[in-house]
Amino acid sequence: MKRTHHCNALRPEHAGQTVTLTGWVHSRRDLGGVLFIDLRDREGRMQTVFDPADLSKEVFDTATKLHAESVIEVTGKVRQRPAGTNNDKIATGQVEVLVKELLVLNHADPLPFQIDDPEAAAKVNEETRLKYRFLDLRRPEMTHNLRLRSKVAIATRSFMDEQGFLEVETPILFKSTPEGAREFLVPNHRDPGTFYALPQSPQQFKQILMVSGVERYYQLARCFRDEDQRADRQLEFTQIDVEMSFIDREDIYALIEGLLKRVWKTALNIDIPTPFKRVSFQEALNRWGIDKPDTRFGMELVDFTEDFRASTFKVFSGAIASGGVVKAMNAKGMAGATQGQIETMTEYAKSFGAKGLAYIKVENGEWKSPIVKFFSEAEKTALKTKLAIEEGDLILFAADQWLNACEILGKIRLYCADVLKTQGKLTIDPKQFNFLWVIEFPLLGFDREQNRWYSSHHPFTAPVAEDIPLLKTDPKKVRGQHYDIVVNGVELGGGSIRIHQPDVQKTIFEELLQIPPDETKLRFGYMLEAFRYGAPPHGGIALGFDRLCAILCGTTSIRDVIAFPKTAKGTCMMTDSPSQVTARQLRDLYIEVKVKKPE
RNA sequence: GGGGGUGUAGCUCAAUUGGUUAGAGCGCUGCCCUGUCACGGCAGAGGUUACGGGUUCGAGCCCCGCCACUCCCGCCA
Repeated sequence: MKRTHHCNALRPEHAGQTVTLTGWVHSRRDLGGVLFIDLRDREGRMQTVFDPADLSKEVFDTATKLHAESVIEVTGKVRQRPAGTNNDKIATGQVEVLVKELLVLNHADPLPFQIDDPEAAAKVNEETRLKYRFLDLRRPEMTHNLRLRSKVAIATRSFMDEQGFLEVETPILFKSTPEGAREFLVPNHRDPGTFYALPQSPQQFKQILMVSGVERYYQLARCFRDEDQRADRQLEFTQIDVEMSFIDREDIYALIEGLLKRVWKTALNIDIPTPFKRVSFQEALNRWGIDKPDTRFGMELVDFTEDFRASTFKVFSGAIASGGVVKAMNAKGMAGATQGQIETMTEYAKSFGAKGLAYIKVENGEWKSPIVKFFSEAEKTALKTKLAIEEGDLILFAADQWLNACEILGKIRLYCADVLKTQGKLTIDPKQFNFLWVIEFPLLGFDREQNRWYSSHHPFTAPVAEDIPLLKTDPKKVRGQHYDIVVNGVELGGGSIRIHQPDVQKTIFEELLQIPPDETKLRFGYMLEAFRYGAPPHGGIALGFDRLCAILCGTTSIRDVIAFPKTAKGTCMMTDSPSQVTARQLRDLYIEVKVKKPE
């Protein structure tokens, strides 16, 4: 007998119908004479009633002994609940099923943790939840996340399809390309000593697909990076990977704005305004001290370099004299910061190489600060005006090289926002989504230790056309045609227009990155080869699908939107992977393990 | 690799300055209960205080080590 309805389906109009439901025993309330069992399936909950007057003793006794999460099938008549016993908390709360038949499909042992109470279940240690993930995923909150993720994937596919994109799968067994993230290697027994690598992203394949004439490619691509993890980073993750031919940056912006508009509408029924604001890398650092700014709150950075150029306060004027800047930030309402909080902020500053953190507490009409005595009246006036200083404010300074000074205050700005949020002085609407494009990143950074340039994105990123001459004269000033999409301080994705001119690519590889030609050939030969046979101008982007889902689900950890995530150390609590393999397996792969086995 | 946090009953947590037999709620077992919905009531079982050392008359608490989980830095072209 199959079920006739899901557990969310029944309403007063079904009264009188005989129905069959299947699902899990969500909770059991045994009142001695009458017994209630809330039955739960994927869709919802339904109260069933066992009345001994209407039932055989066997059925009633069986029901009495059911544990939570046992799997049952019940058949009975739908009826309206007696007056005054409706339950507004559930959708089916006006009706109940008077059970006639009960079939126990499977008994459940007592649970390692309770899942019937959402508040209690949400507090359970993540270690336990991950070990018993199959139980954790039964919780409606987690089911919601799985369902939303599925809906977002479908919305993405239908939108991309409408826009003329082909979904193309690319290999999981790929070639090792040792730049960037550490790779997972897969031994090849057919040729001992050779290895595949799992892709960090399908970057090279998607560019080659452009050479193949696909013109518009996308994929919900699994990617693998063997790096340390974070709340928003897993060893394996999913990207919405996109590449297009015969386009410029504007086409990418428009496409992704359309996609996100669709996704937000589908998932949250929210209309997000487009186009998104665009901010240059330089402006992002200048105003928010970070290349992925959270613009949902103020406390922007202000430049005081000119005001302190001739200051008698040598910490400031000295930094400026050696080519640095002085920046300040007004942490509104933080004058009451504790010594511990000031210390935390100082530690942030020190982690960037600063000697300390200068600050002013504005309390009781006074500027309390170890440094304010060095300031001239003009300097004080400048601070007061440009920072709009008021009673209760905390002013924080950074005097350093431009990037460092910005990043110090950027870090502190986020810390202050957290503190103010905890104190209830800063509230952010959970439905507010501030999207923006960060553009005009520097194409190259300079590695002092290795004394060479490195690609700040990846080596196929095209320079801004007008900056190409600077490649040979002033590489630092070259801007890349790279863009990041940021929402609420989260880097949702990034991409670039790619280089399709062989001579520019050659300059980047050989002159700037200083990769020897033979090595270039070894690593990227197939790609450069492909580019000799008619490569269209192209570019693309990749969005972090897990992060996207996490934002939509209102969680900061992507583990909450991945069915079976790994722990921070990369283990799976449920399957206990990774694990040792047999000597035979190793022998077949021609692998010798040099680490001593435990025990 | 480094720094912070956490670890006490199946789950969530308590345990005063280092001091009696380590407690509570939920869950579990048994009994009672005919309108509950996190049902209620009574009774009971359940502990290597993550693990290994040390200090002490005495350690859940202090010290050293170690493991796991977690957050962050490094790392993530």
